Amino acid sequence: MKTSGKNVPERGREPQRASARVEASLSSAIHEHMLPPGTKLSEGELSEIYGVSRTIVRSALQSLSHSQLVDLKANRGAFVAQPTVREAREVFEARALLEPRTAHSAAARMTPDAIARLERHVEDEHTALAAGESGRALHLSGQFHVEIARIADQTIIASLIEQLTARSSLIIAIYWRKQNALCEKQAHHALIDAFRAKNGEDAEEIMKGHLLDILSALDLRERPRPEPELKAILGR
Amino acid sequence: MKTSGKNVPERGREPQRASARVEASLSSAIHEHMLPPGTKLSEGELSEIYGVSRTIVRSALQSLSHSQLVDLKANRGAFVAQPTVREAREVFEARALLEPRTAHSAAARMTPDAIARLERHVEDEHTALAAGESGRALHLSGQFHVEIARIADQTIIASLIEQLTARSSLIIAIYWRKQNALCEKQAHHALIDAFRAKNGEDAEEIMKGHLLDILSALDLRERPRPEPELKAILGR
DNA sequence: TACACAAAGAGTGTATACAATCTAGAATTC
DNA sequence: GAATTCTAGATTGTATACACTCTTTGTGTA
Repeated sequence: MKTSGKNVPERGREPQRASARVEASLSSAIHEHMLPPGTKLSEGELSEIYGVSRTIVRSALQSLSHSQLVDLKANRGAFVAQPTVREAREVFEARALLEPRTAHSAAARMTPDAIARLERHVEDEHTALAAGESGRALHLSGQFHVEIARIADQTIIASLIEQLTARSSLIIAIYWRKQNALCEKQAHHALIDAFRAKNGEDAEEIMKGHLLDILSALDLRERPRPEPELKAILGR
Repeated sequence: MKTSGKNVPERGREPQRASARVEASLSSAIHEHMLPPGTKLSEGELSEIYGVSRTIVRSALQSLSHSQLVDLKANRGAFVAQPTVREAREVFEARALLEPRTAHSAAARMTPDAIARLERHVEDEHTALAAGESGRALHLSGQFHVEIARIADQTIIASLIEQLTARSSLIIAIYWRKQNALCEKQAHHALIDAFRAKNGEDAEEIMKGHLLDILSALDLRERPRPEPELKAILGR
């Protein structure tokens, strides 16, 4: 038999298992605001922490830079990304184009199973929030939006929204105005209600309003840039 | 003086110059259909061809896999991506959500300089087509769409569209029906006319129709999978 | 003859070593 | 005393070497 006892279960498709582990860990840490924006991510340090070689760390950092979560500067190293006010606005403009109509599509394809999955998402989010893990809650809240696109059977759009929600949660972690009460629960429940009724119009409108609510709950006036590129300007 | 003769010009921001070069070269080759979908991209071979180490090649391949241009399989290597019929549809659905309204925004912000840039794009595309470089023409045609998002002052959306057009040109290379006459020129000129008149409504409609035209010019019925995973099915 | 097993070969995954670049601190000069 | 240059340390960029996995081919047996 080919399937003798030696095969490790579910060691399937993803290339570079170790690198993916480091990437996931760093991604969590960034989203949960453990690593403040601008933090230097030294390759040597990380390789010691995770017990892997710098090769692996570099690979993970490169992936994260593609996700726009870290900023790679030539011969300088990797830094936790600092989304600007402008980027913050643009991310939500992009989401405003994609998500409402995707929610509309999702409503048409909604199944009891899909609704159950969405409800579990909200529940998990609530649990995380109650446990004080606001970073994790933020991440789950984003995944809720991704899940809607998946239900709409739009893999590509789902992956775009995944990128955007990842950046969003970083943006929220930086620019969120009121510390308490993520009013998300309200909107997410309203969305689920619309989905249950297969009411695409409502879902679309609720999603549109929901995104605007998040955007307006951000404090995007101040510019929290400590010193932009002082050296680059004065250095010449 | 700090600015003595030693500084190489424009050696600015991008990390890993060598890796970026390999990535660009491979990206071109894939877009221009030099490397057919499914082609194995062996690290050793590429490192010999480009005269760099496998480290660089790996880095480039990882980047390309993030752009969905190559498919990385664990312990198997890298292969030129083979977009499925379904992915093809989804890419154009995503573009349909993003581009028409972005064209609308662009019309409002249009300047003579921006129009000149768009016209040069079309011109370059025409030149490439006349020279028989249909792959390059395809790439330029995609860049035209990206440029519109840039003019609309939407960096994030522009980068999303860049991803989608990259995959689109791969899709077109595979599924395009009629070999000759990319009817793009027509639509692109019509778009420029609408932009010149700052007519957002028209631009939005033309873009919507343009994307539908491209989609309907694809032959998405046949499945050009030679042998998908013959072994995986028959091997057990 | 056909199937199963095994060994060799090829190719990817990872670690380490070396080279180039940048940063920071100390010494020297004006 | 301040500024600039030089030197040393640290960090990133790249190459190479080794380990592990998968594929393939050859051989033996039913």
